[in-house]
Amino acid sequence: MNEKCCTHCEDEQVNLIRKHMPDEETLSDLSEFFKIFGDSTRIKIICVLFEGEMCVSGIVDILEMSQSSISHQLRILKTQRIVKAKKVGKQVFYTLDDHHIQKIFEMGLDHVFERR
Amino acid sequence: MNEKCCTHCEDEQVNLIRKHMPDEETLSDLSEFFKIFGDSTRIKIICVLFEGEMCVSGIVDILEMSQSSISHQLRILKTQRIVKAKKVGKQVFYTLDDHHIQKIFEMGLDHVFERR
DNA sequence: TGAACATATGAATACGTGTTCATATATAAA
DNA sequence: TTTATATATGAACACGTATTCATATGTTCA
Repeated sequence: MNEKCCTHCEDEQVNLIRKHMPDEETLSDLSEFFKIFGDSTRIKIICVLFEGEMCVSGIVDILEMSQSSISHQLRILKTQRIVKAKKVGKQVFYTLDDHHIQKIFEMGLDHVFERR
Repeated sequence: MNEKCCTHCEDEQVNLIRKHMPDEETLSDLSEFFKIFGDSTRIKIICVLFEGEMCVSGIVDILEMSQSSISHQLRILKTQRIVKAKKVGKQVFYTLDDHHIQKIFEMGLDHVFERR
């Protein structure tokens, strides 16, 4: 490690801040969680599901994207437990499975609009 | 477009949901915003800055990462107006520049802890 | 049973991005 | 002015990931 470069960088301060931080694994999980919202296809799917449950072909129609692409992204969202799947006959209906999402989404929108 | 596949996928419903959704550009901005939190180095830097302003070498010391890597990520955070830079002599002090971040961060943590 | 339909999935590809390395810039100290 | 220090930055590289294409799976209906 370097020598102290300033009052903020003294070893005591460094150790204190390290102590205040969530552990490595938590921060890694956190970035994995946010990574989900870092793709516009997934954002759009989530946005559709804010309106209620929807089958795969419905999402495909609304977003005008390939069925395969939507399906791959739904798998990711399901794995991360952001959405839930319910099979009805040939169809699979998806719904949101996380109550934080709406609020996180809204705050993101606030940020985006403020910066215009 | 496909024929209707279910009550949820009728054209009227499709159009209604499309109308409710933010426009393409907004959703793209939104995913760009969340992408920032989708990297654990940036998450860590933000976490350090929750404690207050900090110079680059301070962040380097705390996170035990290369100066170049931190500097590159700080540039991204600055471009996205997540952090602000203040030059004092040879040093550059960074602070958070967005009041949404803390709450978004907390909600992300809630999610992470609930899923354990 | 066979045809049509809805969804899922593996492989290939193309693209984006984080880190490293080398080096530039800028400021302070000698 | 030279030297040391703090930070920034371009290029190269390695790695991850979103989409497409082809195809598999599973379900309904004739």
